[in-house]
Amino acid sequence: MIVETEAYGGFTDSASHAFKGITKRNLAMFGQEGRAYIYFIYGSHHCLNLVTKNEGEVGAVLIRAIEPAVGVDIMRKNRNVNELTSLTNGPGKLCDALAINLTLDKVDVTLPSSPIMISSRAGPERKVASSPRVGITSAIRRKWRFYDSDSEFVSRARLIYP
DNA sequence: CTCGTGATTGACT
DNA sequence: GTCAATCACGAGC
Repeated sequence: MIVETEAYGGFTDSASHAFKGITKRNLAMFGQEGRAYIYFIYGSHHCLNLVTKNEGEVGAVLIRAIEPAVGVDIMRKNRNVNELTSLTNGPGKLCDALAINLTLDKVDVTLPSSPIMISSRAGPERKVASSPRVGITSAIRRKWRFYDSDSEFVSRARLIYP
């Protein structure tokens, strides 16, 4: 279950990978909505985004943390970590746990036949808090990080308010 | 618990 | 050459 996300825009969002235009790496962001945008960062980590805009508009949502539900044993093996609350509480961690890499860039996440599928989920209402996005140096006034404030599975990234 | 630092690759100046 | 939408680990409190 997704418990933490960040929104990224296009040419008007200086923190977005799309801000400076199309490159081979960020091409998926300019493509079809409902696809994955996966990138490799800091020499050793992958991050998963969902493309959310179409037809001239550009936008994506970074998946920053999930709550493990099924396949916990596999995720523990992939991460070599036992502690449940630190298994998927970060964008790089969850990609490692779910074995997500660049070969899955641009896959359709709306199809059951896809290697990645994301769907809505029945359940109680959640409290959603917002804050500045993590790890960026511009557009820090925008509070475009959204997370379940009651979840134990959100990332523990340090946040600096102006 | 918080803080500082090294790892490691690809995209861009 | 610089830097990045990060993580693990160790020191110190």
